[in-house]
Order: sequence, then structure tokens, then C-alpha cells
Amino acid sequence: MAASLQAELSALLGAAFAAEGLDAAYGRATTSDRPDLADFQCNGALAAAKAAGRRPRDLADAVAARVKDSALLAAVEVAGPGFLNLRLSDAALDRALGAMAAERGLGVPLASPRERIVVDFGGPNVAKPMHVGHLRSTIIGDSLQRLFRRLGHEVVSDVHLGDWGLQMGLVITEIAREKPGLPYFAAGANAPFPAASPVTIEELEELYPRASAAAKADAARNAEAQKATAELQAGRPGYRALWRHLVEVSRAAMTREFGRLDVHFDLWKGESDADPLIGEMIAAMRAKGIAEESEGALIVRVAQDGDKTELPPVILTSSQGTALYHTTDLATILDRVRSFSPDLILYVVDQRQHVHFEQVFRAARLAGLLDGTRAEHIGFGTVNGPDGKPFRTRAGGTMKLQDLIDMARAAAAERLEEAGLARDMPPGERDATAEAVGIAAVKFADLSAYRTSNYVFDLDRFIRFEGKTGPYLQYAAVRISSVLRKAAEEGRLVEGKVAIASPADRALALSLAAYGEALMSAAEKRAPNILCDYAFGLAQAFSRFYTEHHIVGEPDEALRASRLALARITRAVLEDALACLGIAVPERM
RNA sequence: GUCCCCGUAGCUCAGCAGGAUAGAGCAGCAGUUUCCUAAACUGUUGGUCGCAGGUUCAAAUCCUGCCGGGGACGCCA
Repeated sequence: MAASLQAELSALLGAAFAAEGLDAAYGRATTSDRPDLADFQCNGALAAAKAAGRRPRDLADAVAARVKDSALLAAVEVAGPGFLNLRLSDAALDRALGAMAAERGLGVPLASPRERIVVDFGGPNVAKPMHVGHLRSTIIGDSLQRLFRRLGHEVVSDVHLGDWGLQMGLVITEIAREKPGLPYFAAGANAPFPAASPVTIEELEELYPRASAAAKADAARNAEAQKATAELQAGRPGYRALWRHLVEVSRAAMTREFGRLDVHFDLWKGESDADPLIGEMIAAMRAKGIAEESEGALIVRVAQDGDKTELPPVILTSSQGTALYHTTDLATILDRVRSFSPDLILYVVDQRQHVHFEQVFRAARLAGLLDGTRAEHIGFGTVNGPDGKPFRTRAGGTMKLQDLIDMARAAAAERLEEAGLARDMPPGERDATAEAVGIAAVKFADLSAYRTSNYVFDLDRFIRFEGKTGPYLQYAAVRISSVLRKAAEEGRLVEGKVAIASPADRALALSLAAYGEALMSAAEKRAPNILCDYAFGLAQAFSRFYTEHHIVGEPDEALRASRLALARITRAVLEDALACLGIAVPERM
């Protein structure tokens, strides 16, 4: 079956343009900018007129004449300088809704070709607490993995732990200073080492900021950390043993936090997993003749003619002999290409690192590591506080992710209380509802801003349950469930087909039929905000429908069946769309 | 200094493969409840799309310059 009504229309119009001797691409139909005049529009005649050497209106008239008898259309009109205004027939809409109701996949076609896609996101660092900065990567990356899976692609998600860089040397030397008696530090120390970690997660989270500040203030302290990093990477047994504890302690905390956000990864690999491939990666660079010594480091020059500014070289090995950010990312590409032969690798990482990825991708292509694999940096803007500056706690410190989610849940609980909702729920369900609502508020707010723009984190606004928020959408879905439950309880649930009978029916049906298009567009642009907009528009269309028609009380059985079917499809689509955003819908609110 | 991103209604943000009267949410104003959850719905006020040029039949959208905000710029990640 065709992808969507919009795609069917585009094909119909494309054939008409082709019959006029023009490119079928001119037939592209889009949702109308003037819903008062049409459901869809096509502006192709305006653009094609020049190529055809014909007047736009004449061309539009010719195309209109070729499509006017299609069963898809109730009306086609040429307006203004040559717009084609298309109004769908109710029969076409009824048929599309019938198809959606019949398929578990809601009529959304699976992607063709099916691709294998690695999504790299989250990117937490061992020894550093996850903070608000990780929020966007996690939420956007998770939505992308859900979206691509939904469309039938094969996705491999990887958290890509930061576990091999200087921060490890910093923490190890800090522990050595504070607890010099531990067995990991003695020269030539060897196994066995203690089975339990010498530090808790709480201690660890305080060690790093201390060490980092000290190294910034004191070059000798920094050199000490670099030396430890080099020794760790070279395999010094005591350091490796301590490092394993640090990784385990951090991972346990991360798993908890990601779990709370309902974010899951196929792979929990880290930079360290790429370490065994570094030698081979560097050998490949040397074999291509692109690696060279410079100032004691091994580099690859990636600047190209035509660059607006000279791109700095990739540093394969530091003058200390350590692996850096570039090194592990390049070795990781080798690993991923070898393990999965992906068609595409997406890196959901802060926009500020865009130069880094340009460098890495260029070096990888020069070395032939990315043959047949596309790589994209999916950058995003920063999360700011209400003052427009990067988000911080009142005291000016970094806000931990954990604390942020706690705040969202508390705000949600308070709002539920005020609204007198969830009062008759048992305490466990009430807490779970508050958590689900709080997280939905945060996720929806984050995802509805376009990726690359910065946005203001204003919990009071997100948690406000009116307007374009996650909770509004959850509420809409819950209300539909409530209607269907009531209909069942009163024995008024009847099966039947959608048959459009009112403007509110029609607006809802049109919105439902546009679901596949919204999913595909969001995936193609790697832009979940498109899906947010769609879901909100659908919820609004349903709210209007709900206000205008009393569904359960509708005496005409066929009409009641149609409206119940619309409600059922709406719930399914809304839940599906929210699932792609990583937002769960509670049973009741 | 060079380069990148952003500048759209009072506030927070969409729109930017050029196209008709620039949209939404919030706030404001006026309404809607014997009826399935009013956390809703309807109507309405509000914008020289940062500024100035250019390309085009047509520019918020493409190009150039300027102003304002944020960011990046070889051994941190």
C-alpha cells in the first residue's frame, strides 16, 4: 500500500506533471497552509512554469484537469498565481482510517531500504556525576533510537562511556594522595587486589571536581595525572584494578539514572573498549601515509582546500603517548564498522564538539575506515536557566541529573495534589504517576525545542499542565482510555467503521492520517520536535472532537461506532507517538 | 582575529527543499459546564520575522555586509 495519503497525492500529481512532460517531483503535495481552503496543496506549477516556459496558471489548470476525477479527491482548485488546492474525499479518508485501524503498525510503512544504524548518545563519564548537560544527549538520542526502530531500521545504541581519558588519571592520583595506604599504588604492586571498591559513588563524585580544580591550578599536578593516565593505559596492574572499581561503581549509578528515564542501551561500551584497536587504527593511518610526527605527538592533517578556516589536525597520540578523544573515537569507528557494518552512525553530542567530529570523520575517511558507512554529528544546543545562562543550581553549582528529576517529580506531585487528581490512588500508584508526569514534562519540553537551538529550562512552565506540555498529552491519552472504559462498562461499545460526519470528525481523521508522514519527517531530519508538534496537534484535534461530540451517549449506533473507532485509533497513535518520544502514558491520572 | 550557531508576538518557541492573510503555547480580553476527567474547548487582542543591501514574478526562508547574544579554534572530553 502507499505510504500515506500525502504520498498518494504526490504520486498522483507527479504523474500529471510527468504527463505534461515535466519532472514528477513537482507534484509534491504538502499539508495546506490554508486549512480554510484545502486539506493539501501543491506549489509545483509555480516552480515548473519557468522550466516549461508556460504560464503558471495554465500549467496548474492542465494538472488539475488530469487529476480532478481521482477518487482521492473531492475537489481540486487552482488559486492565486497557480496554487493547487486539494480537498480529499471523505471516502479516501475513511479508507485510510480503516487501514490504520486494521494494522498493528497503524498504517505506517516500514523504511525501505532497512538500514543498520548505530546511535551513540548519553556519553556519561566515569567519576563525574551525570548532570543537566547529559540530559539532551540522552533524551534526543533515545528518541532517535526509538524513531528509527519504529520505522523498521535495525538500531544498535551505545552509551559510549568516557572511561579512558585524563579524568581517570586525575581521579587515580587524587585517591593516591588522599588514601596513600591503599594497595593499588605501591611500585610494582600486583594482584590480588581487594574485591570491593575503596570509594563509594558519593565519594567518587566529589573526588573528580577536587582533582580537576587542583590540576587546573597547578601544572605539576596536571602532569602527574597525565603520567598516571599513560600508566593506566599501558596496563599498570594496580591502576587497572582501581580503574575497574571506579568503572563499576559509576556504571551502577548510571544504570539507575538511565533506567529512571526509561532509557536503555544495547551496548555499554566505553572508550576503553576501543583501546585494543588503537594500534591497528594507527597502523592504517601510517599505511595510508597520512600520520606524521609533530611536536612529539602523532597527528593527521585534515585541512582541505576550500575550507573557510583551517581545521586543526587530529591528534592520534599525545606527546605523553596517551590516547586522546580523537584516538578512541577513531578506534571506535574501526570497531563499529567491523562489528556491525552499519549504514549510518549517529553521534548525539553537544553542538560545541562539531569541529571534533568533522576532524574525526575526515581522518576516518582518509584512512578508509568509513567506506560504505555514513557518519553524522547530531548536535544540540545548551540548556539554560531562566536568566539565559547555562543552567545551574541556586548556589551556582552544576545541577545533577538525579536532583533535576527529583525536582520534576516533586513539582508534578504538587500539581496533581492541587488539581485534586490521583487522590483515590494508592500511594504507590500516586508516586509512580507523579514520576511519569514529571519526566514527561521534562522530556517533552526538551524535545519540542529544535535540536540546535538553546532552550530555557523553566520547570514551572514545563510542569504547568495547560498548553503544549507532556502532561497535556498524557492527559489526552488517559481521557480517551476513560471514554473507552466507560463505553465498555455501559455496554455501549460497538464495532464499526469510521464514517466522517462532522467537521470535528474530519479534522481528527486528517490529523490521524498524517501520522506516518510526521514519523518519517522527524526521522529524516533527526528532529523529534516535528513529532512533538504532531502529537500536540493531534491531541488538540481530539480535544475539540471530544468537546463537540458526546461519544458514549451517541444514540445512532453506526455513528457511535465511528466515533469510538476514531477514539481508539487516536489513543493508539498518541501512545505510539509518545513512545517514540520516550514518554509513557499512565493508566489513569 | 577566523569560523560556527542563534536573533520571529509581552514571555517561551515552531516555521526556513522561496510561494496565498507569518503560526503555536503561555500571559491578556470575551465566552462555554444538568452530559464520557474544565489539566478542556470557542472567539479575540498582539509581530517593520535584528538592521541594510542583493537575487527572484515571489524572501522569515537563498546570497553579502553590519549590529547583538552564545560557542569553537593542536596534545580536556
